[in-house]
Amino acid sequence: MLRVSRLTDYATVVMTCIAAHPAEVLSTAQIADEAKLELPTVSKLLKMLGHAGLVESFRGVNGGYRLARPAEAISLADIVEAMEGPIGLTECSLAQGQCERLSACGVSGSWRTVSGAIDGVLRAMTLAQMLAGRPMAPVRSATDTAQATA
Amino acid sequence: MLRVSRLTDYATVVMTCIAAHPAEVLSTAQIADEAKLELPTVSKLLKMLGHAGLVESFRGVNGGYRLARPAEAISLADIVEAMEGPIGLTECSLAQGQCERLSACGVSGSWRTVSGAIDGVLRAMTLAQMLAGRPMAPVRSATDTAQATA
DNA sequence: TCGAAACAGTACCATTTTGGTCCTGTATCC
DNA sequence: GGATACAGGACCAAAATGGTACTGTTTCGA
Repeated sequence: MLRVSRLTDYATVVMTCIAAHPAEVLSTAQIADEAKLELPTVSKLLKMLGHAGLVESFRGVNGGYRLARPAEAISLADIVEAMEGPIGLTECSLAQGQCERLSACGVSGSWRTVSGAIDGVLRAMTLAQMLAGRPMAPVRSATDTAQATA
Repeated sequence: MLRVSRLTDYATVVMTCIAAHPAEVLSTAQIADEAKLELPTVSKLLKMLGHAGLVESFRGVNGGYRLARPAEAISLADIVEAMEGPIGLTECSLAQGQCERLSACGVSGSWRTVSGAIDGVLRAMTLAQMLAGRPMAPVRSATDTAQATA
């Protein structure tokens, strides 16, 4: 179905919740409550998002999480990559050369092109836009990408 | 990693092989040999592609498969959909309304927008282009999509 | 008319990935 | 020094995936 994992989906919800309170440090419990997700799950998500440098963590009493940079500077691609690793539709989109079928198939180039285009789409959607809930206010020229079918 | 299943990847290879012989009816064995894939796997792929109406099948001796329509009229989106069902990045991109968290999250709209854009990218890549192995010769205006990151 | 070739359909199994939970450690604040 | 809250693992159950096998059914050709 060409979909992202459920955790990635959850991660966007969690990031949106955090972005909605730019000034505060929110505890995992608060975020879980607001996002209507299980606490251990949210904890796991936040750890991964922290490793990717998208959120800052504070330990101890009154600790919690906060966006590491403004919502305008975080893209959907950042979140997807944090959760699923580098974006590439096929195995050989990333590590080319180690597919013994390469000579026979010849489709790897096309897949790489498509992967690049999709990366562009994901990169054009910012967390700020997702927070606003608006479809996709043009931010970069690359955004007119959407028309094709949408 | 946001990738398509391996079978989908294989399907593109198989389709490319068939497209390379537009006039002939190729047996599963021939295709498997040319694509360097296992025969039962190719058989499974072809059945799915047949159900989706992308290839025509002929039974009996000298039977086999052939493209159901010209390579220019088959897009990567067609192949992906044949293998993985409707394109949508998240569960609620397709069936909205049945997510009890919808009120809380508010990101579904953004995901739907992005899914649409990706669908456009996939639809802009035709089998003919994949066969040619060229990155993405402009065919429709929507094609300049690729730049963003590629 | 019969047998071989080749697709159709289905069922099955092993492996991997995914999603989710729990436990222990460590830092911070009061 | 104790309570709060994140860090970092390990761990497990369930589902999806990929691959295989078996049994029809159709068609051609001798």
